Amino acid sequence: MTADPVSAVFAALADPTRRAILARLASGEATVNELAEPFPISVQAISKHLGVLERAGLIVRTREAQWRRCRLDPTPLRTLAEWVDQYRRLWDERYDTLDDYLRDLKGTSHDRHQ
Amino acid sequence: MTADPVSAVFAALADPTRRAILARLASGEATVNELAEPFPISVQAISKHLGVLERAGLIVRTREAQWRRCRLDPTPLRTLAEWVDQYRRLWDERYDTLDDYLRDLKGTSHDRHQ
DNA sequence: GGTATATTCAACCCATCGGTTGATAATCCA
DNA sequence: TGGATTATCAACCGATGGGTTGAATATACC
Repeated sequence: MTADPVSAVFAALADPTRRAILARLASGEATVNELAEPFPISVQAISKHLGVLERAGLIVRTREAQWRRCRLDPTPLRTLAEWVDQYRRLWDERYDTLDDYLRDLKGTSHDRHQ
Repeated sequence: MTADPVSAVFAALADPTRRAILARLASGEATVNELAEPFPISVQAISKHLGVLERAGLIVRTREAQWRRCRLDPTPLRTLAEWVDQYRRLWDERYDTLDDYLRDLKGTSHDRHQ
């Protein structure tokens, strides 16, 4: 129960199995068994991973007969991209000063800061 | 000892204290005591956090008399931004198809801000 | 040399995490 | 109805994580 959402998203992404699940879901929905198939661990373990991803808001699960279909929700990834972008000026040589960076952010059409 | 570097970076960023330390370091170098000052936890705990950040490659520490000066290294954040960008097409309504996305990526290289 | 300061090391505590196995619930199908 | 399939729940286990306190190390200053 990591309180804040940002921490929950980072923690969810800190596991390679969960990142692989997300990568799989990026190309379309899937059931729990389909997601578990490539991995050498139990379906229950995958089910737990899906719980973590769901609590982080990275996936949504819809029930459909005896299947639970999983779909990727990219919203937290968008938030993450914005978080990382705070530091872009530090590695992007195009920005010599913080002012330049902020001015550019403001002018950009991407409206990362609704 | 999370083996792969990506997991180490995500895990390092999953803690709010460590993210606050990074935010502080974004505005300039600092010593361990300076970094510890705003937090209600012991200096030893901060020292541990710095170890995690250092192993993730997010900071570098240089010794200087009895002080260890910490500096932020944005390289892993750059890697992270690229990782998240894999999923950009999923939330960015500008891209209707994967083809559009790939064509755009190819055309602009990494400079989305030109 | 002796003391104060800055930082890390070491041992410990408790909660959480990733995994297991076994049981349970829900749904389809013959 | 009853069996097969899909998925979760529950209890457990060993490892890791974030915190503590206390001791050790390294350096500057008097």
